[in-house]
Amino acid sequence: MENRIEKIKKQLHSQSYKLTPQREATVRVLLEHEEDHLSAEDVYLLVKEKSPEIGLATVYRTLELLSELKVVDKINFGDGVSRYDLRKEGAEHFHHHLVCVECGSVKEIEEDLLGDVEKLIESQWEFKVKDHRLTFHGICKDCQSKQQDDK
Amino acid sequence: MENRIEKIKKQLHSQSYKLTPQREATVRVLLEHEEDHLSAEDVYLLVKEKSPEIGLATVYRTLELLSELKVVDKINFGDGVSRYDLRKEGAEHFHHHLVCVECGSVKEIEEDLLGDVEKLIESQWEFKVKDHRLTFHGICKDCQSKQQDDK
DNA sequence: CTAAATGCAAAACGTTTGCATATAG
DNA sequence: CTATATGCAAACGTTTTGCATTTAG
Repeated sequence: MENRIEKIKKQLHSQSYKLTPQREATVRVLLEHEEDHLSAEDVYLLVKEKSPEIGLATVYRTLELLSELKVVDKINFGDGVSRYDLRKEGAEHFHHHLVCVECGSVKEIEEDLLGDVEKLIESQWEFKVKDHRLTFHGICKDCQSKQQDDK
Repeated sequence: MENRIEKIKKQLHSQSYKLTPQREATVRVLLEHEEDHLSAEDVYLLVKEKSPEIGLATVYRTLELLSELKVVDKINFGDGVSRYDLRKEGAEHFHHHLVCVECGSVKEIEEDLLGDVEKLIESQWEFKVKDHRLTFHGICKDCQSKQQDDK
């Protein structure tokens, strides 16, 4: 934890950005909710619990900055809100998501399943892949068994 | 073309929706721009050329309806706008996209590249896949050669 | 004839911006 | 000390909504 903050601090300084208390507090919230997919508002409310002075605009600015630094990924699941997802340490690519259309739960998949597909894209379409977004929509394990019960 | 409109008409009627002139005009615009990724505003302006009385709200309502019927897919490439993409006839899954981070161009890929990956998801994560979204971010053929030239 | 759909304007929503003030480095 | 960052409120662009009116079936 302190480790990763230290690292982010260096990334910031290397581009003459400052690690302000607000930014640190924001990063801490993201680290504490690594599994979640928080909206800017969510982050704002959580940061506010410990640092009540922070403004929503600062949270937006911080999230955008972290996005540039590839510390977080900005995603959109189709509701009108952007969500921010911390990248795993050293992860080259964005991870995948399983979105349940019944209950709305979102599960993360770390494995990179697209190695072969990317090779195909690069050779067949001559497109140099930098990153990807992959989301499956379907029915999660829990909701599948719930549907069984209904019958 | 008339074919597909007829089909959509039946889909609408089967759920006691009406095929109004505005809806038909909207569908026609989508059919004429199958390769594009139009925003609601884009669609509105195009429909307006032929049916000037239409209102923006109607276009939004129509696009949402078509989305429910799985006639179009709503996508979001990260700019703050939703875009609407007609499904190919009989396509079970949403097609894929190659977004160029240099020039912003978007290319569609019809092939379903995810067959194996979906099988893996279903067996290993016990998640029943209904649909997917796959977008690659990278550098398109044209921008690659442009970068060569710069050197 | 009536439930469903429309157009319009107003409202709501998430997000961004301008600016005077504060502060990390 | 100064460039960078902040909080606030106002502005922004997209999308949704309420409502009186029209219309497809």
